[in-house]
Amino acid sequence: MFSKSCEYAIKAMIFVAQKSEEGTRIGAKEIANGIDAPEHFTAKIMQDLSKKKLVHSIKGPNGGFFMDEKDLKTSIADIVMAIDGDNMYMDCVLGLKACSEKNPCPIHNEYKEIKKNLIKMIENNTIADFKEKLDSGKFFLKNT
Amino acid sequence: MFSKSCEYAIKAMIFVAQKSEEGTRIGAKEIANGIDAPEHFTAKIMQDLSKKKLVHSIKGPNGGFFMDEKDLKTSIADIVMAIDGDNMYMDCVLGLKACSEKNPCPIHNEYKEIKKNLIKMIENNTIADFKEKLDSGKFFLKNT
DNA sequence: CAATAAAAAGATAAAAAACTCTTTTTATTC
DNA sequence: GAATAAAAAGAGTTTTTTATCTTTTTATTG
Repeated sequence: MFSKSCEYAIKAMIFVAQKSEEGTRIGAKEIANGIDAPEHFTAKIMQDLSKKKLVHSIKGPNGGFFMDEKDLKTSIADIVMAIDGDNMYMDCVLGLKACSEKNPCPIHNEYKEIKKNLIKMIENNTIADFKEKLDSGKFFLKNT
Repeated sequence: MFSKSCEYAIKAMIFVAQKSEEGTRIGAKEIANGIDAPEHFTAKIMQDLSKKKLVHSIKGPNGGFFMDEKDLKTSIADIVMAIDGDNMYMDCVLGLKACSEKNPCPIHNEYKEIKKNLIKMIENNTIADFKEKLDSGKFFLKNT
């Protein structure tokens, strides 16, 4: 559904949210380990998220990534838009650019409702929601 | 959602179904044009679908691809399985191999129902269904 | 049976996505 | 203010996906 970069981005955001309590900063390496993603690749993605203001960062010793209250309100949709763009909103099952209500592909009507729900899913879930879930210990960001 | 190959495969199957009436065979080139896909790439995909018995083919002059009654009962799921494998069934939004009811990722529960509907969508729609739709003139396989 | 038209097979190329490595900049701390 | 630790930036590599080109096989038809 999403690119690997986007999957990592979502997981990284959740991980940072979970770990960043009062003034703590988390390094790219630690994030990569925490979400089972390649280190340097994760660093790149964090750079991106930081440039796009979805997460805060500070350089130098004791630096790293962290979130403020506002960052916690980021929705999955915000992250997806930042990394993968608006594919999810444009998407036609058969890849037709022009697919629409007026010009539907054969599966358009069957997909319509599902797509609505997918969009609802990414728009209505925030990093804060997921942080809570993880804290409960019943959800996971890694295999095993 | 699906790979380009798979999108082309679905469109090609629908196109062949629509064009193949009593004994007519459709060439790879004609298919490619009919669905707006690269010619040689389409040919490759048709080979694949043919090897996997989702469509019939005959070589030589007047040869080409065609479908019998049984082929028309092929579901989108059959095509997706043949080209992209079981990704759709295994898929976790965050890409976790181990994601499951017992070991859910934070978005597992929100995605569960949607995934069910996606699977229903590909399993319950057959080539024959789409052929009819196209015949009605209200649905399209190409942009414009 | 020769010419031909089509799929099948094989090999190669181009583009995109995923991933890695190196250097630079910035802030901290001793 | 030198040493250091971290992100930022830049450049490069590998793998996968998408696409193209060439040759071979098979069937048809004159």
